Amino acid sequence: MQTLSTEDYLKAIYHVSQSSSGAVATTSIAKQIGAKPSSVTDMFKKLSDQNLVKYQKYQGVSLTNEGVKTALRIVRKHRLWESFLVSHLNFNWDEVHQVAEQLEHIQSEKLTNELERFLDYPTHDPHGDPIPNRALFMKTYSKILLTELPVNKEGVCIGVKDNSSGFLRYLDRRQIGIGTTLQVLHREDFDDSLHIQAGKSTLMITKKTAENIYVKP
Amino acid sequence: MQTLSTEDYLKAIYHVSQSSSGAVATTSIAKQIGAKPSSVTDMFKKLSDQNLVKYQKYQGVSLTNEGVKTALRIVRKHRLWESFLVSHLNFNWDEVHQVAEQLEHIQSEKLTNELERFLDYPTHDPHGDPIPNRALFMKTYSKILLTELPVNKEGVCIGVKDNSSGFLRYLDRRQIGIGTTLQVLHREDFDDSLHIQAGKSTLMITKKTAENIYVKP
DNA sequence: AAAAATATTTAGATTAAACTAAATTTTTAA
DNA sequence: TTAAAAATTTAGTTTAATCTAAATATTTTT
Repeated sequence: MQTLSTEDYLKAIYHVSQSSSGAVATTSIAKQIGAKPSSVTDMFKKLSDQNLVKYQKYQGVSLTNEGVKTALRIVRKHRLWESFLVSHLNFNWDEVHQVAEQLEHIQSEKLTNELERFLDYPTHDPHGDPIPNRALFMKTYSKILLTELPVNKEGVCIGVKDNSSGFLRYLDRRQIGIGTTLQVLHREDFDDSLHIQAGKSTLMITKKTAENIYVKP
Repeated sequence: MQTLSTEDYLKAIYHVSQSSSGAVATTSIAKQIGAKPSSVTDMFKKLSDQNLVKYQKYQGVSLTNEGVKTALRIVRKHRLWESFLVSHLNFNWDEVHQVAEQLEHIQSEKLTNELERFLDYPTHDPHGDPIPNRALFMKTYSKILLTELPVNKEGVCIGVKDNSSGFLRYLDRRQIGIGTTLQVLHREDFDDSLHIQAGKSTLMITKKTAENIYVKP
């Protein structure tokens, strides 16, 4: 049986490996988890003993098939709970993360599957991230960053890269959310800032903001 | 901040102190928690340092006001989650305990209060136990054991003393549940067994069964 | 290609929660 | 009211997850 902590590490390894190629480095997990690299090394060894990761000294880790499955089971629970909090318990999309971090560790297959049924088999969570189904399969539809959307072409916001509540609240203030229609009106060469149409209003956003918003063209 | 384990101990102390008078003995908690008495002593000291219990060597513990509050907050969460599992996630009343044991430790006041609102402020859980409200107050209406119900007087089943899934499934098979109308038709002097009317059917139950069923006359 | 910087691992210590075995206190019974 | 039994505590150990500091390996820069 897994302790909470090994689950946290597996999830972190999964997320880091999604947003970069090759093996996952000790330091990247240390940053993600908020632990010292030496603690991460210890855990890499433990996970390796359990055949959840492939580990070679000084070369980082990669998840085994079993490790991916375990990680996806946690991601599934995390995203289902986030969906529930927003759809039924009046949570805002910037408030759900911390609570879902706890709920994702609850062990009960029946609970997870019944929650999924109760929510009517959602495919995406409140941040636009796909929810693995019972077979741990998820549809990842093609998406591009707002920085890559050609000028004057319309797109729909379908997700965010940065899930921090600071960024999400900022988007709320700008009235940008999942489903908002976006269009780049002008790209400023000087500082890469963008003039955009967001729903009915026009506004200016920085490059940094734009590269944390996913759109479907 | 409390660890999971101190919460478990506080809840155990609360429950034991409800069903007996005076201080709570080390052994009774050891049995309840499934730990060795020496571990319980260690925890008693820790809880005492945090002013959650009053502890005197060899004399057991009693909860302080703060300790009672903390215990009631956990009981509140436990019973709200049990209610949710039964009312919305197709759990049977004998299946909820283990999962609620995990869910009761989730830390988020907003979650608890929103769950309560979502359930429309339930006053009792699926086993008939009262749910503390936001102010940690609960109505404990007067109830008697089925063994104390006078012969030929009608009563309604409003709870059970033994919450084990074995007993609950036994009651399911006998078609006895919360709300079932019960009436003692005959008390057998020889072995204290009871002939009862339960809803539309008559059946025989042992003394042991009867003294685990609460009724409202 | 050597030196410097960075990343990673090892060794040893710490903390919380448990344990066993032995010692002590309290309770029960003769 | 002692002796025996039961309950409780103490002392010392274990385990999992962390840490710091030192050692080692890898990568980058000159």
